[in-house]
Amino acid sequence: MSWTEERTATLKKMWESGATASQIAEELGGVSRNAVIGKAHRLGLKSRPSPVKANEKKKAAAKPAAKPAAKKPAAKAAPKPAARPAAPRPAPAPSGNNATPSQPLPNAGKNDLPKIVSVGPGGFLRQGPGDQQAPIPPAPPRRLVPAKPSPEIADKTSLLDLSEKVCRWPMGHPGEPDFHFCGEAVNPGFPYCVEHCGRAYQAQLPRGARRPPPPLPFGGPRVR
DNA sequence: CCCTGATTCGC
DNA sequence: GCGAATCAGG
Repeated sequence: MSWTEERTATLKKMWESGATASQIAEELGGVSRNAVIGKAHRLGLKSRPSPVKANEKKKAAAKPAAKPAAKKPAAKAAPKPAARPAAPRPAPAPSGNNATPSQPLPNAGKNDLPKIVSVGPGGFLRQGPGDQQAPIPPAPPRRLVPAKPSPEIADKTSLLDLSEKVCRWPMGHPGEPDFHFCGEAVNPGFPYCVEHCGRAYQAQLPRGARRPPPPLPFGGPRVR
């Protein structure tokens, strides 16, 4: 699997959105977590809340010269059976990872959470309706798009077309050739259009009068 | 153990 | 440029 414009853009978008390398790798498929991280670094984007690099001490005089290299050569003799043959079909498992629809109800109590930005199976962004990514004032009119992956979705809203102005509601399932996003004009202040806001933000009805089928994006677990 | 990202280095 | 192996912290 090679790093096409599409895949690189997806990586970039997801990485900047706070998705973990694992999630990105899973979404892209055919690449390992390491590949994603490596590529991310090569792209220049980096760091973000990294659990490891949390410590940033200034040890200018601590160990300036000590730089032992060569670490792997010996381990070749007894390699671990860690096989990562790259699954062609990631098959989004609803049980394990992937963004759980953490129903961001606008009026569901005080939302003290600093940022609710999770990435769904399609790489779409979930976020509380309140915080609409403040920055990004300069929205240069993107006349030319990097080239669509296929003519099937040429006129549909792809991951790359997502902005704060279009509805991010996923249409279809990730991985499908025609997977895309709603793309309608958003309900101002929300990540979705008016129609999909109605789907995303269900009013909490009194007990007993609940609507049984909570329509979630992707229509629930994939049946295959 | 699991997870995370960072880094190295052979390819 | 790529990514497995490895490292290192949570």
